[in-house]
Amino acid sequence: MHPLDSTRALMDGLGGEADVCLKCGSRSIGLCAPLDIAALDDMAGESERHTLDPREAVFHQGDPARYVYTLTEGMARLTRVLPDGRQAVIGFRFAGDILGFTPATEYAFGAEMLTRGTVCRLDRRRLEQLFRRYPVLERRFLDLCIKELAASQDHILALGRFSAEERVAAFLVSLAEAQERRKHVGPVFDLPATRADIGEFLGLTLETVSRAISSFRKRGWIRLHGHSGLELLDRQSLIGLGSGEGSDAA
Amino acid sequence: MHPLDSTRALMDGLGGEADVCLKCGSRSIGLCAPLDIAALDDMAGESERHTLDPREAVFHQGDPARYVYTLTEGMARLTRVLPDGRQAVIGFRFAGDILGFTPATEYAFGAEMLTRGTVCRLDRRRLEQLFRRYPVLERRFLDLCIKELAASQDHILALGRFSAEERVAAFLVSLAEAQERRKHVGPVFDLPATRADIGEFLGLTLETVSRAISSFRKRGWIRLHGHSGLELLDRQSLIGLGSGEGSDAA
DNA sequence: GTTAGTTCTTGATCTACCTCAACGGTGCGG
DNA sequence: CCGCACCGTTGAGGTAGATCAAGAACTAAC
Repeated sequence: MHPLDSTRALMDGLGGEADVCLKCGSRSIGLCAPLDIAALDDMAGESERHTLDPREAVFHQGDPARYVYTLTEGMARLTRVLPDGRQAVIGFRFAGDILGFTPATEYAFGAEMLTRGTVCRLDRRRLEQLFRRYPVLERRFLDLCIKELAASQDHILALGRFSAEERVAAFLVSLAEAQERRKHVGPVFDLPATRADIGEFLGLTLETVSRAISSFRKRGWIRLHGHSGLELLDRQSLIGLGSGEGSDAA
Repeated sequence: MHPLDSTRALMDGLGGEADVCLKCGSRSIGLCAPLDIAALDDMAGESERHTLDPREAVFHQGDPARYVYTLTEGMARLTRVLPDGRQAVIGFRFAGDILGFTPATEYAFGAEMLTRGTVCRLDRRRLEQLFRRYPVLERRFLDLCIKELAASQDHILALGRFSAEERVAAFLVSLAEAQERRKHVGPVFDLPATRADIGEFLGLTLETVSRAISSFRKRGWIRLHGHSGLELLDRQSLIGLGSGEGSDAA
């Protein structure tokens, strides 16, 4: 059972339009966190929920940026394609994260689901109206944006200065932490990204990612459960490797 | 003569506290762009200007984040140090850019000048008050933040997928464009960053940066004027190389 | 349970970039 | 104008990770 489903079950039986928002598992992390019930009612009236299959696109790079999405369930990757066809994964997004918020007229990157999941779609002009009605919402966007900026800078640091194994270790730990922030229980985490996805995110080939993961497994740091189950047996070692505490530590 | 000085000269003779802001070369790009004279007067009353030497720090990584700075003159680099002493340059900043805006209690990175320059320092709590008085200011921050996020993603793409020469070409072009946006005139751009600075930004060694620059010079794409003068002779070729149009173009 | 497709693993070889090293140019202080 | 320190350039050799290739494990559909 997906952890978000329990929240939804608990909330059943409430009335009103804000219902779907109160029941929304993203509320604790996402955009709507600071809103009261009247405001949620507004949001719910303006937004549409959609279910998406694995590998299905939420939007494509270059599409007119008409909507802003909240990922309410599942995991997605953000990709960017270069003129010559090379592709990079810019980041991964989880339940509660916002997708496609930009002041530009077109999306600068595409977003594709890695798992089955749902998104909450809101017209961009409506969002601007809601900003005027609920200033706290705009502040919320600013805070989220700065947090994302900090995460991007961490990633720049990793891409520029970390070895292959350091990057993979940092990725596995951050994946686990993202799931724990979303109330994940149990020792086994979801790893819906393929080796190729991870490689495109970390600036490595899928073979190098595979070798790093195998190496961690042989050292007893992790255990794999099929292709998409990950258990961290020695998280401290992974954190040590993945946070830049090289041998010549200061 | 620095291009910003001409603006300042033109504005001489105006009265009032906002004087220093109206005369400020950063106004067209920076934080204060959308403010009227009364609001500028507020800002001017709350902010302090400082002059800094080359290699002097604006603030250090880990310092309590008490102030927000606008870089009004000169060029700075943002650096981050890893526990083991490895260092990376997260980005470069120019006149009009904002430094050190974060919701966290400490700066996540340090900022050091590359040239002599000036900053405009504003207490963070004052800024929050100004947000309440001039909501347009908060929106300005959000837009700038999103723009910076887009730039970070470009950089992630470059670090993850670009070869050494592609990264250096992209850097040189973006440096020139940053100076042109700031009303730079003439064919020779400032290159105050050393090969080591550029290397730490691009995830390369200084030798590799030097080899790439030499290679461009030998191809007739650029000309160097001393250690800090850069002329782009064939910008199209640099743009082509630096924007991911590899040989197998789509 | 069988099969077919996808994803992962592991090995061998290659290469872009790093590392180490020496030298040359630039610009500042006397 | 001269000397010194710093920065940049160039070369030779090493290595982490890419590339190419084969086979094994997982997943899902029948």
